Amino acid sequence: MSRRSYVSVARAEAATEKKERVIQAAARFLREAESITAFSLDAVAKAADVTRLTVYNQFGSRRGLLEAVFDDIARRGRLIRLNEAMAEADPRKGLDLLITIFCEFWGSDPAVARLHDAMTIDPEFAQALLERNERRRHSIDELVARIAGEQASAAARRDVADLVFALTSCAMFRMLAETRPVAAVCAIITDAARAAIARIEPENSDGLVANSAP
Amino acid sequence: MSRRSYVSVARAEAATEKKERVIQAAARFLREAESITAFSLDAVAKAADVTRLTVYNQFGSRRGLLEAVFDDIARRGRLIRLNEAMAEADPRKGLDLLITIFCEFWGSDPAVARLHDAMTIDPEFAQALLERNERRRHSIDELVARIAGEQASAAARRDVADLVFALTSCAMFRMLAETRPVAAVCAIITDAARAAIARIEPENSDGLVANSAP
DNA sequence: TTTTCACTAAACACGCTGTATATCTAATTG
DNA sequence: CAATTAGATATACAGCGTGTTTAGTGAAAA
Repeated sequence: MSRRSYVSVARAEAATEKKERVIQAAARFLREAESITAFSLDAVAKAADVTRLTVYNQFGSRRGLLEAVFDDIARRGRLIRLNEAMAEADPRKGLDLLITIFCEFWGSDPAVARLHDAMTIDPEFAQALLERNERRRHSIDELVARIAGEQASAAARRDVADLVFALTSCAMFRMLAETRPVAAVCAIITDAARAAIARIEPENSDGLVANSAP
Repeated sequence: MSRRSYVSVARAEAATEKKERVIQAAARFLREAESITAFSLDAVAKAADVTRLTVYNQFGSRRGLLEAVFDDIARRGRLIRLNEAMAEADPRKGLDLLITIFCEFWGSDPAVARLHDAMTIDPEFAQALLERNERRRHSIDELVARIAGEQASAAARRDVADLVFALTSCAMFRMLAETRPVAAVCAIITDAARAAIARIEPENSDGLVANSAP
């Protein structure tokens, strides 16, 4: 009841060290597991030489741990370069760079794919990852807006932005990356995205690319 | 031990009728569930007014039931039109039709999305669905081969075929279908696929679409 | 010396899959 | 008609997972 103040440096450091150990163990587990089902807190805790309850104390839940792992991977994923892409004078070059950045990110750690899988079994975790994709979403919207000519309708711009968003998604990357290196996937997606934006560019608005209307 | 012969028509009919009822209940459940996690044999059995054990007797396992549901949806999905698409004299028109067919199929039943989700938690079920996608794979390969000009390298053809395969996937459809009707999704994917195959068409092989090389 | 924090240990409730055993029922067969 | 049979049922169990509770431990900080 006396609530004496207590600020421990040593214990806090030990705690964050242990927390980091759990995150790394979880990432390793995700990398090696063939299915997200195999990812259990019991196994992770054992691998990190920690009690399962400690994981709960540190991360709150299974979802909390997964989010922490994703954020850890994202931190190393050189996503900061997005600023570079947005600062590019030519928005076409900016889009090219954005595509490269995300291809390299999706391919940077096999655990990313498993985390992506976790979205399908946990709606709240899916929401969390969706929010972390908002920056990609906005960046693409902005680049498309900067590229688009006057004649391009709002609907056309939205269609192009959505297509580019889908092309630069983790799901798309995984489908193409099964049989080829990251650079090759990046080239394919870049070509597809360029073809898409060609339709709303001011220069060649007159059907350089075939229109779907019969 | 006497093994007297016993061929019951009425009982067999009642069994298949019950089996159908279970499949429909499972499909309804998948449609309404917000996550594949909510799909439990217990709930399905209860909804179908059947014991959980009956489900096991009929389908062997959870996976077996899911496969049965998918096959049931596929049967109604007018995928037979694929023959029509492949019989088309102009392979470009064939590809357009293929895209339409699959867009309509992916959009035909919300349960399809949930079944797609089930792939991520059950590797063996994923394998089963992958095999069911082989026909799409081969059809696209053939159409691309028929469209491709002499000058197109094998690698370029493979890249285009893989891209079209990814564009016509369930995952791609779902990403684009969140905010627009099926027909609009179909138009976007058709445009993207046309732009992709333009690169290997015999007529305009000289960079009508920008190349990714700097 | 006492308080405080992070961690541990051991259990619990709950839900899921998959399997085993015994029983019931109604159609079929001799 | 009476024995047989396939299918369904009722009930229980083992195993594994999440998430919570309760009590206890060890060491840094006050």
